[in-house]
Amino acid sequence: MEPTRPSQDLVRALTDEHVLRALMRHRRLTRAELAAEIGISKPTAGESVRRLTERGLVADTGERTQGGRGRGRVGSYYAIAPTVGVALAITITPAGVVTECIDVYGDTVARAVRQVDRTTWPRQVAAALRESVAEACVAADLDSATVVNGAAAVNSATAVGGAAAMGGAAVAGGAEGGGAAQRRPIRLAVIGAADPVDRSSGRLVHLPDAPFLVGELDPVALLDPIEVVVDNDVNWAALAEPDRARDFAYLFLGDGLGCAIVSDGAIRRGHSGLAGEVAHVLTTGPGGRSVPFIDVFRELGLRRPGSTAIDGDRLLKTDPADREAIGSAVSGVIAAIVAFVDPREVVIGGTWGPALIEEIGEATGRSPRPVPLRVAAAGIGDPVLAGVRAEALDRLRASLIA
Amino acid sequence: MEPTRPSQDLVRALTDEHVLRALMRHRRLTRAELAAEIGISKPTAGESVRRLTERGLVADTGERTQGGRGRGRVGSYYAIAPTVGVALAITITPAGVVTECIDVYGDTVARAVRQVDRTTWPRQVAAALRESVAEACVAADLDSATVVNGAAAVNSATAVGGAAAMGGAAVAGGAEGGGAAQRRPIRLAVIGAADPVDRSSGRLVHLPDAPFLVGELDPVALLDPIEVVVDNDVNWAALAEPDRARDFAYLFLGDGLGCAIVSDGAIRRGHSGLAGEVAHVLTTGPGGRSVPFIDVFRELGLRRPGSTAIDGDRLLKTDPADREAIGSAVSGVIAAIVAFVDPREVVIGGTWGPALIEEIGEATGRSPRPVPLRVAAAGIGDPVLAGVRAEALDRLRASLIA
DNA sequence: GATACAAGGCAAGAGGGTTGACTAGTATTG
DNA sequence: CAATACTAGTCAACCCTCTTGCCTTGTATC
Repeated sequence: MEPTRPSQDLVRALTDEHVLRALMRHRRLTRAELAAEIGISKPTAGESVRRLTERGLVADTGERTQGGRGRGRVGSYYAIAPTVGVALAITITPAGVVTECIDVYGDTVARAVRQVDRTTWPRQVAAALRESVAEACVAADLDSATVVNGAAAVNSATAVGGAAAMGGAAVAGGAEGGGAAQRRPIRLAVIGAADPVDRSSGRLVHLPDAPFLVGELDPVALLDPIEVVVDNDVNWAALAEPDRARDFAYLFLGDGLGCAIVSDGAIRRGHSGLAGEVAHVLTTGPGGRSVPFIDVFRELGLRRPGSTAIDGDRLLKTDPADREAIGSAVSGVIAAIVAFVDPREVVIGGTWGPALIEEIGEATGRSPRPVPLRVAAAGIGDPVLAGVRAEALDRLRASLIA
Repeated sequence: MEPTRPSQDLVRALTDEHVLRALMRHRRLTRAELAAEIGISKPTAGESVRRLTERGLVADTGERTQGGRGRGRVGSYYAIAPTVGVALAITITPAGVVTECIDVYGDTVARAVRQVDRTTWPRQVAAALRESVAEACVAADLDSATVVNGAAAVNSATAVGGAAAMGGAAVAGGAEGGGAAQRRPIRLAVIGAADPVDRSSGRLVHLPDAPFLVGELDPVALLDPIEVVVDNDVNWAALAEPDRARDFAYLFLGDGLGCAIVSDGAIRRGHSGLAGEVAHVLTTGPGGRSVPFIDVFRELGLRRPGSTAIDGDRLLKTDPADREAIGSAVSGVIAAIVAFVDPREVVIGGTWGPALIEEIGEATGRSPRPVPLRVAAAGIGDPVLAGVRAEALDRLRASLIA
C-alpha cells in the first residue's frame, strides 16, 4: 500500500462521480459541455474523462459535434462505455417469467417472456427463469455484437441451448475482451416474485396458511455468480407509484394478499423481509368475530379449491352482504396499518381491491382514525416490472460509481 | 460570493469534523494526540485547531500535559469550548416535569424536577414546564459561571422569578459575551411526553377514546425561541433499550398504551407522528369478538373512572380468566405488529405489561408467526429520560458540526 | 483568405494535505 | 551538573487537485 492521501482521493472520486452522473443523464457530452454542466473547469473535466476512459467506464463515441452549432472547433462526444454492461429486471408470477436487460440509461435493450402453464408451474418456474434469462442474454449480446461486430451473432446463437449462456460469456466480471466483439457483462439482477421473500436468503417462503403462488424457489442460487436482489412484487409495485408520499401503504388485494410499507421515504421490509404479509392480521370477520384476515375468505368460500389462493373472479360476483363483510374486514386491516404505520394515504391495488374501494372506504370512514384511500395508479404496463426496473437501474448506476 | 472552491472546502470541513468528534470522545487532547487519533499530520491538526478556536468551538483548556508521561516537551490540551452551550432534555408525565441540561459530552450539568398534583395537572403542566426549565437554566448558568466568575451567581439568581430567564441571557444565538462571565446558550430542547405527539406541530394530541394523560400542550410555543423536538415517551424509551435490534417493536402497556416501531435501525414515526398508537387496533376481545384494543379494558372494567387511563393496579389483581383474555388481546396486537413491522423481537414494557408476559407469550406462541418476546430492560433510572438525553446529545453534537 | 468562434490543452497558481527536519522544552541518566 | 532521551509543535518543501487565463486547433461564416 502506498501512503494513500484519503482526502485527495475523495475529491477526485467526487469529480468522477459527477461526470458519470452527468453522462447518465445526458447520454453524451463533450468535455466542454461536461465542465459547464457540472460547474468544474475544462482541464478538470478533461482529466476526469481521461481517468474514466482508462478505467473503461467512459468511451469516445466517435461522434463529433458540429450539429448546426455554428462555427467553432468540433468537439468529441463521450458517453458511458457500452462494455460496462447491463442489469436484469425480472418478474416471476404464476403466469410466467419476464426478463428484461436494461442499460445505464434505463433503456430496455432486450426482453424475454416465458409463459408457464398454471397447472404445472411448480416445477417449471425454475426452468422458465433460466431460459428466460438465457434468451434475454442472447438478445442483448446480439444487440451489442451487431454494433461492434456482426459476425458474433452466430457465436451467441449457440448459447441459446442452455444455461451455458450464463456461466459463460456474459457473466459479470469476466471482461475478457479478447476479441473485437466484447460482450456486455450482466452486473446484477433484480427480481420481483409474487410470494413472500426471505430477506437474508432471497428465497421464496411459504407462510403457514397464506396464499402461495409461485412455489419454492431460490433465485439467488439459480443465477449464482450474479449479484441478485429479490423482493415481493407488491414492494416493487409501490416503488412505481407516481407522486408517492414519504409515508404510505400499498395494500394489494388479489389472488394473494400483500402490503408494501413505505415509511420515511423508503420501503420497509422488516427483519426477515416479511413486513406487509397481512394474511394473519386479526380483523372483523363475518358476524363480528375476530379472525385472521385470510380466514375471512375461507369462511366466505372464496378460496380457490385445491389451492391457497383467493378466487378473485368469484369474489367480484358476490352479493352486497358479502362485499360489505369484505369491506369491513379490509378496513380492520387498514386500522392496523394506520396504527402502526400512520400513512398519509393507503393505496389499494390488486385484481379485486380497487373494485371494492366503495365498501372499504365506507367501513374505514367509520373508524376512529380515517385515512385517505386511493386506487393504485393504472400506468402503462406492469407496475411491478416498472418498480423492478427502477431498482435495477439505481443499483446498476451505483455499481459503476462505487 | 468569492469563487468558492467546493471540493477543498469539503476536505477542510471533514478535517474539522474529525477533530470535533475526537474531542467529543476524549474530552481533551493535545494537537499531537489529535493527529495520532484521527490519522492526520501534526501541522494539519494544528491548523484545524486554529480554525476551530477562531470559530469559538474549541478552546485551550489551560491544562498542560506531563501527567507522568515521562520526558518530553509539555503539550497544551484543547477541548470543546464550554461556551458552545448545552441542550435541554425534558420529560413530561402526569406526575411532573423533569428538565436536565446536558453538555456535548452527555454529562448532566443541571437538573430540575417539578412535581404536579395529579388532580389538577391539566392547568399546571405548562407552568411546571416553564419553571422547571428556568430552574435548570439558573443551575447551569451558575455552574458555568462559577467556573468563569463567581460573582455572576447573584445575577442569575434574579432570573428565577419567571420565564425571563429564558428569553434573556441563556437563549441560543445570543452569544453576546459582553462581560467576563459568558453564559452557555441553550441550543435546543428535546422533550418526551406521555401522550401522542403530532409530528408537524409538536403538539400533544388527544386521539378519540384513547388514554390522554398529560393534556393539551404546545411545548414548541412555550419554549419559543429554542429549537424544540417533541416525541412520544415510548419512542424515546425504545431508543434507550440496550443492544437493540435493527428491527423491533417496543410495546408499552401501562396507564396508557403505546408502541415504538424501530425499522431498519431508526424509529419510524409515520406521516403525522402517530405510528404506534395502538388503541384502535382490532384484536380478539373477551368472548372472541373483534374489538379495538382499548375497548378490551373497558369491557373488563379496567379503565380508571372519570378518566381515559387504564387502571394498572387493579389490572394486576384480576383473576386468571381475565389475565388470559388480556394476554390474548395483546397477542392479537402483536400479530399485527408482526404482519406490518416484522420485528426480530418485541419488547414488552410499561407498568403492567412485563407482569403478564407469561400470558402474552402463551397466546403469541399459538399464532402462525410467533415472535420472540422480551421484557424491557430495567436499567438505571428513567428509560424515557435516557432516550431523550441520547437524542439531545446527538442533536447538540450535530448542531456544532454542521 | 480573413475573421469569428468553440473545443481543448498548457502553464501558473491557490489551497489543502503530507513529509522530514528543526526548535523548544522537560525528564532521566551518568 | 551536563549529557542524553524524548515529546510537542513549527517550518519549509513538496504533492495533488482544482482554477484561471492564455494559447492552439480547427471549423464556419463573411
